[in-house]
Amino acid sequence: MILNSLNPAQQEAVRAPLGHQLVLAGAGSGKTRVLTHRIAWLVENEKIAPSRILAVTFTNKAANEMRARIEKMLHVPAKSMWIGTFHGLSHRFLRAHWQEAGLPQSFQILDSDDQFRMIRRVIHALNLDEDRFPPKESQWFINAQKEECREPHQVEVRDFTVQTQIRIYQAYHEACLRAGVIDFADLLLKTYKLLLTNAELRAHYQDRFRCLLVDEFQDTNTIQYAWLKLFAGDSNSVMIVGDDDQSIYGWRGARIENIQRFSKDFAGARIIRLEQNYRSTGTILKAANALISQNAGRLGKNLWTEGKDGEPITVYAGFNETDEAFFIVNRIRELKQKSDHVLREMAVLYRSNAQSRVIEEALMQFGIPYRVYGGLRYFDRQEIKDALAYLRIIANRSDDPAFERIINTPVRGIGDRTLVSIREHAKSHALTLWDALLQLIEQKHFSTRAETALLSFVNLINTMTERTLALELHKQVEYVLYASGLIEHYRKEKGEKGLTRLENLEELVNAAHQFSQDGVTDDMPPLAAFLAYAALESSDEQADAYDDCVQLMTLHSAKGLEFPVVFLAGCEEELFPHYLSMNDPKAIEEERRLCYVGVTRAMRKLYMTYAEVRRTYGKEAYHRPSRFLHEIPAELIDEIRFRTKTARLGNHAQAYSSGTGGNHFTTAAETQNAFRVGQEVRHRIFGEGIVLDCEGDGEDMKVKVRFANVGTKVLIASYLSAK
DNA sequence: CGGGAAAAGCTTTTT
DNA sequence: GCTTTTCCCG
Repeated sequence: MILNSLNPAQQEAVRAPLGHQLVLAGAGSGKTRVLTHRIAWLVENEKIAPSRILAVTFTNKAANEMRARIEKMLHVPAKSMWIGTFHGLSHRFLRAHWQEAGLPQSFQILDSDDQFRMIRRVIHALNLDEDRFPPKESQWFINAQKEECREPHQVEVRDFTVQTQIRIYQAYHEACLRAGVIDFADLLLKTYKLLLTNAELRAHYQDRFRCLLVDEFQDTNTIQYAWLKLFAGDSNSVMIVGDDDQSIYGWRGARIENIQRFSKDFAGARIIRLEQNYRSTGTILKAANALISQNAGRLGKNLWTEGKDGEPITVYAGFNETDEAFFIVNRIRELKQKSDHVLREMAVLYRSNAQSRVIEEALMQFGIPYRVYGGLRYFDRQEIKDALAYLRIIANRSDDPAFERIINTPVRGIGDRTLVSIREHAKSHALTLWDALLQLIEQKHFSTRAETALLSFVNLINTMTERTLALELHKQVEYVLYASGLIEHYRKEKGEKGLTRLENLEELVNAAHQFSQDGVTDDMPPLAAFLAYAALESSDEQADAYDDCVQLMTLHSAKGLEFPVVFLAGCEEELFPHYLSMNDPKAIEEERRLCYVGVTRAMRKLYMTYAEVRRTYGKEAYHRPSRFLHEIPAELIDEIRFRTKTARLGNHAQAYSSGTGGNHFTTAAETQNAFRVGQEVRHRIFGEGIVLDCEGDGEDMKVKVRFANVGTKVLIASYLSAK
């Protein structure tokens, strides 16, 4: 096997003898290459059978990528290898051992939306006040308990509130059992519990998997750690790869301590550091190192590069968020025109989604194509979930969440009253909604009108099931779309929205077709396999990634990606670090790691921008520049200001004045005279308008202008000229 | 049952 | 302030 392309540290990790290893892989240090090479090495040099390797990642994307790379390296399909997410692998395990796990063979997976609805229903059924016990909180509580491996009876009762939450957890647990559905956390928990209690199975799997590898280990939570330990047993080799400095998911249960714990629990673990960075310039790495060195209790790591220092980091102090957005957009235009940068090489990163709007508007005004990552995913769309709910009911009549969803969608005259009586009957007789419905019909419980509607529903589902039995998967889906009336229903929905929905539904037929062609259904019935795929594989729409678009996303979704040019927007106290993290030193450290992630996304050029005034939740707020800006050595920064009087970065300002190339906007500001209300003005982009209001004076002046074509906007005086 | 008015959010997200 | 969800009534 050729390892020439790897540096000494990478080679050390790849060729390490069997046994435990902790690879601390800095940003851009070639961590994925090490993982894939390691697996290939195990197969080729250590003669480990592919079926005895277990590799875990956090996202499907990472898992698919890893599998593809390994297949390319080994020139054989890696089908027998267990490569996947914690959830995906747990699912595979539970499908194989559904009986031992006490699940129906046709068990379905609940996504968080289904889970939410189900919990809300449980809260109502317990006659609890939704305002005192919001379903969101219960959902959070239940998931947190499951992530700590605690079943309802194992939760410590601290006070009345917790006691009630436990009741909700218990009732939800029973409802899931009855409906034959399990949520995401259950996939892990049930796998863990089964392995823990069933010695025979445990022995089998511990004997099978000789080598276990985990990517992004800093993101593991308590149950994932326990899960891994159980699969690993005492005699197998475990390699974990991670970076404590990139742990940004503490808020959803990730335990950064798991990395430290690993060295204790897995005896003789060797630590290998990957610190050579192949992504960023020296300047960017120096900034990142300085920033993260402010955090306490790190395992310690210093990124370096053989490459050049490159350009300084540009810090821009915007007047307000619109000004900030225009700065970014102007720079994007310049880069596009003057250099060879294409738009897709530029990314705008921000702390929270709400920030994207202003930037999008600015991009739109200049006609620059862009793409916002992290919107509603395909399988989460309403119309898709409707269609899937029909398929779920076909596969499993007891799927209550699916039943609730489609009983009156499209509307077929089954009202809330009818539904409530079905729910009550189900609850008092411990039945599924479907069975309760059948019983009530038999008992002649309903009015003639309701009964007709209900009977036609029951017939519809039964007919669908019979008719689709022999059909191929995509034909099955197609049949259901029409027979359910969903196509007709969304055709009636007027406007763009309805059209998109129809397109999405048609796409579902294609998706099913594609799915069955790709094969790999793991001896599950195709429909069940497809439903599981829809629940577990969130399918990020990479389809149009080839379009040349500026990339917009949150810092969280940027993890793992890289861009030649990065704009890090909104570098202000209260926004970044976020005000909800301000009082907790641990949370501040996580924010800092988030900043570190953002900085290390940049390959050649990094811009960091902030606004002095920002409108949030309807209020205008003045914020100081982010502390993270101060934590980056001044000599790495070139600050651009639209005015010269005061330094933006407070006490550290003097050092910044040595920067080159700044002051782009000074000339305009200095020659600017004050505007007065009623004056006619001109803006380079917005055209002509009338001054409605002025605030402040001189170059600091905020001017409200009503433009002839684009409406009313507040701008800084320096962007305006008298007509 | 649909549409409009009122009210409720409002940090980060994968599975 | 703006957008999404819920609620209420014709």
